[in-house]
Amino acid sequence: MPIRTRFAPSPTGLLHIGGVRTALFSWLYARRHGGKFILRIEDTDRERSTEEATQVILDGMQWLGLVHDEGPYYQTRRMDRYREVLAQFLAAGHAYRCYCTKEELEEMRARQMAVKAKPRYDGTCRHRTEPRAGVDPVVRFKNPVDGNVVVEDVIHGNVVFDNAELDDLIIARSDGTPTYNFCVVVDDMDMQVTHVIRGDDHLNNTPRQINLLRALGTPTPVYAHVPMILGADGAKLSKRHGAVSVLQYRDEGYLPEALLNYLVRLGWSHGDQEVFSLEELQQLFDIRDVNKAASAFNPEKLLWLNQQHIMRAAPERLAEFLKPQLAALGVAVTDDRTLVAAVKALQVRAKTLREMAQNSLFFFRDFTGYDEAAAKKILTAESVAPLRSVRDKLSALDEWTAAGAHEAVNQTATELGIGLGKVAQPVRVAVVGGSVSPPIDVTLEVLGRQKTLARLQLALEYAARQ
RNA sequence: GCUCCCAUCGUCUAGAGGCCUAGGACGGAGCCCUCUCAAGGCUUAAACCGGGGUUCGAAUCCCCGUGGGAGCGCCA
Repeated sequence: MPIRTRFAPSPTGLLHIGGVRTALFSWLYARRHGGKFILRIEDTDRERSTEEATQVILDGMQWLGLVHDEGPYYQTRRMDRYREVLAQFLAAGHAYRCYCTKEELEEMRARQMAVKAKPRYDGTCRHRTEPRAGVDPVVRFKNPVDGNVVVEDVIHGNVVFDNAELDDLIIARSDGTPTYNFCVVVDDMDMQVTHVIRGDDHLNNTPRQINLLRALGTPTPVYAHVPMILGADGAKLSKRHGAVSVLQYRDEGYLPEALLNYLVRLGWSHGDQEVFSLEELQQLFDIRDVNKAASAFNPEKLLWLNQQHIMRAAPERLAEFLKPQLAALGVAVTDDRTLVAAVKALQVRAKTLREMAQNSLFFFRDFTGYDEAAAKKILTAESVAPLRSVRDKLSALDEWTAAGAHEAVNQTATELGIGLGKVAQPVRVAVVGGSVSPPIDVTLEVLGRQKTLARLQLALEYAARQ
């Protein structure tokens, strides 16, 4: 039987890294086994579902490359099907109409809590035959009263639930609309989902769903309940760290493969390997190897992985990602060759694309002033001689290359009998405005003759005044 | 409260009874390389939640605590 997995988010909040990780696991598992990955939007809660959230899910999945093979299915478009199964349930005696009011249910819960019992429906309407006037009934599933349900979970092993702990859950509201657990079960059946991979906050729902599936007379899928992601402080994931739209990571300059690499390593490992390409993951990942314990989100490791992936990425591809980052800083790049050259120069020294954009600014536009500390320390009267020498040698260059620039700097140092730093640093501050940049020779090459010479001239004048 | 889940360095993890003097990675400290910043290399501090068993032997198996998490909704 072909493997079929699904990701079934509800568009009630933003797609964040917790959701992305379960999506990733489902996607990888399907890929690994040549199966299909289905996207299903669980939007039955019309009150809280939003267009915006749906769009974030779609855009986020696309940015990450977690492409679905089927869907997206929308539960709101499957209402007829749910009603059909609902009618079957009622007809077969698997479900019944319950006329208890919300107020009555609340009272019941309060009473149960008062005696330290687990709040649950007592089955009052189970055997009711007559409707109650003035009450629109809900539909409840007739859960087995005894015996137990064993969830065979590939991550947690067998988890046993007594049916006595479960109650008759509502599968349709008084307005006739179906509820979550019911829709999920019908969908998973109809879509022939073979592996349900989801957060372990759903583990407690699973026995109910299994009972529903049994009533439907359909086989149960394989379950894998993956542990949750905690915030960096070990508490619940919050806005402060990670519970933001995944698209924010894109905007902050993270590479999709870096985020995915980070998330897959939360609860999964392969020997001592830390950096994985998407191709490797598709070959190596197995849901069976995922840990049981929740793990804390560590932004610093994500940052490190992002840098690792930036170092390994194709410069041309990075250049495309860099454009919007530069645009956000007010720079519209038209010269792709220079952009790619800048990327290559900065590739090993940027943790994010945003940082790369910031550090490449001087290639594309003139800076307004020198970094104060750097200028004070480096563009001194002492720097006039080396700056002048480098400028002269550079202007005499026939071909503008890194090798030529290298020679100019080295020869200057030799001729003046000073260290390389005494030459390179003034030049650096002169052309970039601060004391940090890629190696000075490649910096000059990428910057080009015109800008280099002009900026050296300005620095020379500045230094002469010191 | 009840039910379920979980528990190795600060964090992510390796570890499926002897290979553990508990390994790797991020982060920290130090050194090397070096024109700056990175990258890279080397070194270093840092953990088996507690208590009972089982066993010749336990981080690994069992039980009990403790701590954390989830669920208990006409939310998903």
